Parts: sequence; structure tokens; C-alpha cells
Amino acid sequence: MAVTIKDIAQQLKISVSTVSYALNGGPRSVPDDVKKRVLALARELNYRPNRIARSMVTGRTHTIGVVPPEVTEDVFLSPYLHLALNGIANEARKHKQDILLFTRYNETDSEEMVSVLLDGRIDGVVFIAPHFNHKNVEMATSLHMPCVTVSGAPLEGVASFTVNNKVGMKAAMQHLYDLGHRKIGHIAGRDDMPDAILRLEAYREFIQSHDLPFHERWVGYGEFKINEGRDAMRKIMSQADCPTAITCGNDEMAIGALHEALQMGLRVPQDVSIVGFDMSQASTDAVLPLTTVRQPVTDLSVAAVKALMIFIEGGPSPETFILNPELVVRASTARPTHP
Amino acid sequence: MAVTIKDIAQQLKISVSTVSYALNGGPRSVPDDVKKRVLALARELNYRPNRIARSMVTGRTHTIGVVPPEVTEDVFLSPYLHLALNGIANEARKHKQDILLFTRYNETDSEEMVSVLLDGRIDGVVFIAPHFNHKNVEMATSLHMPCVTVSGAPLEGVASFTVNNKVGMKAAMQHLYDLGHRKIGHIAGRDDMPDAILRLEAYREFIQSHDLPFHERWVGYGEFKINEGRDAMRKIMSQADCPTAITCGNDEMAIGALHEALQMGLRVPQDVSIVGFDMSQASTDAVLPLTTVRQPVTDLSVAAVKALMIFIEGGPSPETFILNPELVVRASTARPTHP
DNA sequence: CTGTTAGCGCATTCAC
DNA sequence: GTGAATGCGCTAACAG
Repeated sequence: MAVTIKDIAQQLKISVSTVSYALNGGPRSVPDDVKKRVLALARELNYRPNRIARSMVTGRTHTIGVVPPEVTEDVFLSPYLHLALNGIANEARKHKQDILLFTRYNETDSEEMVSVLLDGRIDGVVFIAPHFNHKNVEMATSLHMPCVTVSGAPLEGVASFTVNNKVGMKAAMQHLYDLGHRKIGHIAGRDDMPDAILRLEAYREFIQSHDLPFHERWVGYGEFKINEGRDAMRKIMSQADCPTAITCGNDEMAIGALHEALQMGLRVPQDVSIVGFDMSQASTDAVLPLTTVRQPVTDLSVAAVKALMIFIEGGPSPETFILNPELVVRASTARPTHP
Repeated sequence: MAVTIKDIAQQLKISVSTVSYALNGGPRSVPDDVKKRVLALARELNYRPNRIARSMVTGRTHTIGVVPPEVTEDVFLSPYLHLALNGIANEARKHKQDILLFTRYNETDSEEMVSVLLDGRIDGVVFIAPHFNHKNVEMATSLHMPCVTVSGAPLEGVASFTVNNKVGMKAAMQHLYDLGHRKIGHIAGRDDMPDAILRLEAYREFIQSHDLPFHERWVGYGEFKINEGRDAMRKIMSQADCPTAITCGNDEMAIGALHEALQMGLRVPQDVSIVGFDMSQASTDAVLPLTTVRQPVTDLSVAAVKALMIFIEGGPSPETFILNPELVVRASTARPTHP
């Protein structure tokens, strides 16, 4: 049995309230000698305040929740999630908040999911890249749980911290266009992920607005993973009439595409240019540094937590923040050698 | 104000215990019609059980804590941590446990740290690669908090799930030796991290037992990060008399070493062979797939959580598990061309 | 079979 | 200035 303030009170023959005030340094003052004795005994008995009990009465837990995009095996292998988590952890530490990682809610059952969120263990929650169909976020907000999202869908009444995906992909396309590319393909991410959809749309819009040739067979689909990038690349580049450049929904698929291209005997960037999205560490460490669209996920996460904390502490509601991403030109793009 | 079982009881003019039993399906039976009405009203009122309150009485939180090796800015960028976290999350989900990530304890102040751990929010804790000086782990254990460690130091009375670092490094050295290498250098990790120390020791022991030449200037030191691998490699390989092969304390530094070698105009593996440690994803995605010692961190984490849960649920204490790692030979090693 | 009640550990209000 | 008492929401022992 753990030692409680009651134990201390009894041994010192004083009341629990006095002990509580002495331990917390207020709000009511306690004579110095009494305070000293309380502190001494607390240390001697190895007293640890029970935060659960404190939460019951204060309503604050000093813990913020983090909900990953989905709950499947190995979600925590996603580089995107790492960056977000890192930013969240960095900022949370500054606010003396710990992080509760939800591992087991059920995306398909909003009821259950929201119950888990609202069960009292957290003061607020950060959703990482929620899907379009993520009713949970809206439900949680409407039930007065402070929420923000990092990336993902712009949702009704929920502040989102994200980059302008269309601006980013447009910059990638413009870069290729300026280099002289006219036959440009795309490897898109999950079709239920807002970011992926917007990037694909921007690709299509650029193709149209610049009267570039478009073939559905120049577009591949994956779920943001490296192997899917490989598969899509193989399909696209093994056609007789294939593009000279590829934009990708994220860096991982771009790296997969890069590896596959090399394995197919293509030279990058001479035979095919590749552009990623995110500027992940992997894109820097790749065989050759990837040209990519920089999405400062860590910074966005920091901003999201900052706004969330202000709200939790009684400040104004967080507001959506959309950053224009910049293109980072590195070694995976060049002018086409045989246009 | 959130709705409670008391609200439901009042509206239905029944007792809170009946509501509680109806909601929880036991331990005492409730007539079907009453149960039905309770469930209906609960749904209608959007009732959510408060887990904090439940924890107060049951003593269980269904949350396990995770403590990173240290709490500095950007710890969550460590690939090693990702693998561990991923395994922990995978297994935790199976046990319906969420994860509390400690972001703010102070490693230098064990008192404070332990207080945070023991404040009632978790049922047990996984320490990831604790340093040698990690008094906290032993203290937490002695205060009856169920603990396990993944990797890191073998600590008094705490079950550790780790690989045999010496066996792993020895295998790496033997592989190079068998290829014909006699001049072998090493890039070691942090000198306060048990794993790094053991790997360095194994390197030294192999050198001695095989009567290989040893120079302190062939040994570099880093903190497991990619840039430190670069720096160490540059120092080592820019000497007139330099090694033909390098073993590294982890994959990240090996990748740094690889990049630096290439940048220095050296061919890998012809001019210099490089062996990593971990078999991280990055080691597979690198410019050329790294020969490395496979440390199945994810699997170890899964095993650690499994054992932890058994203990939490009243089973036997977890026991230390030490796995012999295997060498994975890939493209970064070959026989020396000019020995 | 069901209602009343005693805590869980703490912060805080109320009464002295 | 200090002790007693209340309640946070819930579970489970106890009493009817």
C-alpha cells in the first residue's frame, strides 16, 4: 500500500488539509516548522502524490493524447509519424505534459474511439493526419475535448496545422516543367488520405493547365510505403512510352521509385527525374539526395501543441494554420536527356 | 459537466450500483429490461465512463509507461526508439493497453523521475536502453513498479530484453577476418551507453585474441548519429596508414561512415568494408545495403511487453532474455583489395 | 434481487 | 490559523 497524505497527517497528528497545503505550498499558508516536519516525513516515508487522485479533483491530467492516422500493426514505423511525434514530444515537455499514445481505438467505431478519448486521462488531443472519414475528430471536438490536427483533412470546427499540399505539388511540377520535362507521371498515396488526394489533384491540375500529355497509366498508387513506390515505378517505366519525370506523394514512395529505377538500369536523374514530398531524413540519406517538397512536420506539430496548450489553459481556440511548403532541389532531378 | 452514472441512476430512479452493474455486465446480474433501459439512456445521454475514477478504485490504469533512453530535444528521432516503440505499441494493443510516453522526467534527478513514474498513471513501465547510471530503473523496481528494460544495461533485479552485444560484434569481426581483413577500425557509440561499451569491448577483445594490429587512432567515437559517423570516418581514413575495414556501434554511424567514404573518393567495399549494427530500415535503404548485425529490437520489445503484462496480471516476474544476434552479410563488405 | 454506503487519494470549502 | 467535512466518479462490500 502506497503512503498517502493521510498517513502523514496521522503520524504528525495534524489534519490532511495542513499536509496538503504544506506539500503544495499553498493556497493557504502553513507555519514554517510544520511545513518542515511534513516535508521531512514525506521524504522519509517515500511519499509520492497520486496524480490520478489529484486529477479527479482538479480535472487536469497534464497529459495530452496523440492519435495516429490509423491503428494497424506497425503504424509506428511511419517516418511521418516520427516527425510529428518528435515535435509533439519536444513541445509537450516544455509544457510539462506527458503523452498518451492511443494504440487501441477502433477507427471504424467512432463511439468506442471517442469513449477512449474522453475517459478522463487527457487534457487535449492531437490527431495526426486523420483520414477524411475521421468522424472521431469532429465528435471529440463537439464533446468539448480540445483537439487539433497535424496535417490531414480540414475538418469542421477543428484547427488543423498543415502545409498547402497543392502549392507544394505545384512547385514540384513547375520545377520539372522548367527543366524541360513534358511527360510527367505521378505516384499517389492512399486515396483515403486527404494529403495524398490533394497532391494528386494538384498534379492533375498542373497537367491540364499546361496542356501536358496525360495518361492514367502514368499514374501509380500506393499507400505511402517504399515497396509500393517500387511497384508503381516498375509498372510506369516498363511501358514503351513512359514519362521522363515522376512526382511522388511522399518521400518513401519516391525512394522506392528511385531504387526500382536504378534496378531497372535507368539512370537518375538523366533518364528519369524523381521528386519526393516531405523532406524526410531518409530523403537526405538516400542513394542520392532527393529533390523534394519540404513539409516541416516537426515545426507544425510544435505549433499545434502550442495552440492546444493555450486553449487548454483557457485561452482562445486554436486556429487553422496552413504553411506554404518550399521545394528543395537536390540530386534526383535534371533536364531530360531524351525528351 | 460530463454525465455520470449518478445522472443515469437518478433519471431512471434506480441505484448507482445497478447502473454500474448493468453497464459493466457484472459481477452482479441485472434484469434484462433494466439493463436495456440503462444502456439506452447511457447512449442517449452520451455517457462515457470516467476511467480515472475507475482507476482510483480498481488500481489498474490499462496504460503502460515508456521511458526513452534520455529526455533531450529530438530523442524521438532515434530510429532505435522507433523500432522499440513500434514493438511496444503492437503488443500493447493486443493487451488493450495504451502507452504513456514520459517526456519530461529528469534523468539526473531520480527522485523526481520516480515520482512521475509512480504517480498512479501506469500499471508498468518499459525502459528503453537505459544508461548505466540509470538509478531510476532500480529505484522504480524496488518501489514495486513492474519494470522491464529493452536493451541497455543489465540492472540489478530488473528483467532486460536485449541481444548479446559481444556475440554480435564478434561475429562482425570474424566475418571481416575471414574475408582477409587484418587492419580493422571501429566507430564506437556513446561511452555511457551499455550497448556501445560492450560492442567496443568485443572489438578490442577480438583484436587482442587474434593478434591484430591495434591503434587508438583507428577507433572513432560518436553518439550513434549519422554525422558523427562521418566525422569519425574522415579522421580514421585520412591517415596514411588506415584500416581496410570498419565496424560500427550502430547503423546510423555506419551510414555516415559510408557516405563519408564515398565522398572521400573511396570505393565501398573495395577500398574499405563497413559493418553496421541493428539492421535498421535505413541500413537496408542505404546507397548500398549494409552488412550489419541484426538486432531485432521490435521483437525484443514485444517480448518485453508480453512478460511485463504477465507480471502485471499476477503472473511470475519477468526474466532477462538475451538473444544471440545474427550477422547479415550484404553489399558493404568484401575481401580487401590491397591488404 | 436491489439500494445504501464506504472508500480510492486528494484539494478545497466550511466551520470553529 | 487549523481541523473536519465534502466531493470528484466509480466499484464493490454490505445491508436490507
